[in-house]
Amino acid sequence: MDLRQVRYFIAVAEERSFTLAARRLNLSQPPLSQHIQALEAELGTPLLYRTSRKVELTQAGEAMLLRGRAILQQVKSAEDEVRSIGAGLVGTLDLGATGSILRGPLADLLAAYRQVAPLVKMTVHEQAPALQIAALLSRTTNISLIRGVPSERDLTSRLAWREEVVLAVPRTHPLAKRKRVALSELASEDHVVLNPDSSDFARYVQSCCVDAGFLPKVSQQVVDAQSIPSLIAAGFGVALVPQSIARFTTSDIAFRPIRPSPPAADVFLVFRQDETSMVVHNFIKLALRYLGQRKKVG
Amino acid sequence: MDLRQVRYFIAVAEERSFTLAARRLNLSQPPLSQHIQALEAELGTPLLYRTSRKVELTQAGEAMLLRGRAILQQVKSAEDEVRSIGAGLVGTLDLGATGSILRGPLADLLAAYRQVAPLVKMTVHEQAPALQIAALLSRTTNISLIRGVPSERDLTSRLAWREEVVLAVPRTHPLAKRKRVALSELASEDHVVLNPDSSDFARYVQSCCVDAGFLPKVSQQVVDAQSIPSLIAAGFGVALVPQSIARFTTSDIAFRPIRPSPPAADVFLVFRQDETSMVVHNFIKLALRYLGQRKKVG
DNA sequence: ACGATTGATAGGCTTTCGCTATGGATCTTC
DNA sequence: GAAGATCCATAGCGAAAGCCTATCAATCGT
Repeated sequence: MDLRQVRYFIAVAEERSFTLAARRLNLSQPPLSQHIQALEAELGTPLLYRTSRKVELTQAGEAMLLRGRAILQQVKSAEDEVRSIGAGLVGTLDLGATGSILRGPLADLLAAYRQVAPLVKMTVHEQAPALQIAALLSRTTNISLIRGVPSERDLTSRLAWREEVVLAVPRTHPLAKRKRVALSELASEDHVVLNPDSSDFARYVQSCCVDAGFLPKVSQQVVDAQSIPSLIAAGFGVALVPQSIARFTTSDIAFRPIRPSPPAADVFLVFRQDETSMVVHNFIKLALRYLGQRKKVG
Repeated sequence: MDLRQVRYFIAVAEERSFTLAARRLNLSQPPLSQHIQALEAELGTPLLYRTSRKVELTQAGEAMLLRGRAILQQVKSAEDEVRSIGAGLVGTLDLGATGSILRGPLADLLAAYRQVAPLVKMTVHEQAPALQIAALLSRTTNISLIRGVPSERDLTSRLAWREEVVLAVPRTHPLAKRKRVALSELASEDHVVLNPDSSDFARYVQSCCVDAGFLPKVSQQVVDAQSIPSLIAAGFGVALVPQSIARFTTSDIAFRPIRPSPPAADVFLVFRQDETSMVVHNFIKLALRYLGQRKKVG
C-alpha cells in the first residue's frame, strides 16, 4: 500500500466518481482507475462497486476510507512534529548556571527565548561551575553560562556578555559618598567574598586585587552570592560584585564604579561542539544576537 | 512523505548504518542515501547525524522514528482489516426470520456459520414475512428466510430447504395411534392454525387442505407458531406444522406423517440481487452447501 | 601510514507513472 | 426509440523515478 494510492482512493470515495476525483487531484482519469485497481488487487478485494453510472463503496471500501483518512492525518501530524523539532520550535533545553548569573542578565535572555520558542521545555540547573562542565559532557545539560572558558576539547565557548565589576558598600560607609573608587583604595577594607574554590568569579576578583597590589582582607566568606547584599547592609564590609546584582538590592547599599580600569567579569556560553539540537543552536544564535545589541548588561 | 521513505528511514535508524540497512532492505546503498536525503529535504531538517564512521539520530530523527513506526503499524492494521472485510471474515450480517424458522433448522445453520466466521456480528430480526421483505429492500437486513418466493424484482431467492409438514395431535387423540394419516381424514377435525394474513405457511397449509377436498374447521387461530403445541396439548384440536417443530415439544403431543403425498413447506433464502457484502455471499454459499448435504431437515 | 570501511556522488538502465486516444455501457433527450 | 452525452476501462507512448554499478572523500583501526 502506498500513500498516493490512499490519497487517490479517498478522493474517489469522497467524490463518488473517478472523473471528479481525477479533476480534484489534478490528474487524468485513466491513471486514477489504474491506481485504484492496483490497490484493490493488493488488498485482494474490491473497494468500489462500479456501475457505469455511479460509484459506491463496498464494506471493505468503507473501512478503507476511514482507515485511510486516519493514516493521512497521522502522516501529516508526524510531518508537522518532525518539522517543528527540526526548526527548533519544540524540544527540550537544559541550561546550567550559577545563581548569580541566573538571577542576573540570564533572566532577560530566557524571557526573550521563551517568546520565540514557547513550546520548548526549558529547565535551568543551578549548580557550581565544575558540575556544569560535567553535566555538559554527560549530556545532562545542553548549554552552560559560566565565568571563564573551560579547557575541555569537546566544548565550545562564546563570550555572552561582559559585566563590569562594581563596589558594594553600606550607605553609611565613607566610600558611598564617592563618585568613583580606585581598586587600590580597597586594600584596607574588610571584604565579603565568595568561596574561591567554587567560584571563578571570586578567583577573578582576587586576581584583580592582587594586580592592584593587595590581597583582600576577608571578613566573611559565603557560598551563595545571594547572601552578599545582606551582609554588606549589616556592615560586614565591602564587596566587589557583578553590576547586575545592583538590580535586586535595597537602598541600604550603594554601588560605586571602580575607576580607573574597572574589572570586567566575562560570562561565556558553553556548549558541546557536536551539539545537533536545533533548539540549542537557536538559543545560542538568539543569545549572541540578543546580547550583541547591549554589550553591557545589568 | 512516502511510505517507502518511512520504511527506509526506519531501517537506517534501527541499524544505525546505511550499509546494513540497505542489506536488510535488499537494496544497494546509494538509492537508500538518496531516499533519506529526499525525506530530509522534504521535512526541511536532518534526521540523521552522519560522521563517516557512524550514524546517529537527531532529535527530529528520534521523533520521525517513533512516528514512522506508528504509521507503518497503522497501515498494516488497515490492510489487515480491509482484507478481512473483503474476505467476509468480519462485518455485520442482519438476518430476517420468523420464530418458527429461527427456532427450527436455522439455528444449526447459524451455529455452522459462526464457526467459519466468528468475527461477524450476526443479528437476527424476528418479524413477519411482509416486514422482512421491506427490511431487505430498505437494506435493514441482508438475508431473509421465508416460506415462499417474493415477487420483488430486486430480490433473489434460493431454495434453502424443504420441510415435510406433519400432523400434531394430542397423545389421547385417536389419530395418535395411527402410523400415518391421510390429509382428507382431517376434514372433520378441529384445527389450530396460524393467522393466514401474516403467514405464508398458513396459507400454504390451507391450500393443501383445499386440494384435499375440504376447508379446515378452525378452532383457534394464533399469531405465534410457538403457541401451537400448548394448544394442541390442551385439546383444542389438531394442527399441521413443520416437522422441525417436533424437536421442542413434550410427550403430551404426537406427530404423525401425512401419507400419501405429504405436503412440503419450502423455505427460501432471499437477498438483494445487488448485494455486495462478502459476508452475505459467504453466508449464502455456506448455507446452500451446508443444506445441500441434508435435503430434509428437522 | 596504509588498508578497510562508510556514506555521498555520477552515469546508465529498467520500471513506473501519467497522458492522449479510444472502447463499451448506460442514462438522458428529443 | 434512436442519437448524444457521460462514465469507467483499456491501449500505447513519452517522461520521470527508482535502482544498479562504479567511484570518490573521509575516517578508523592496525
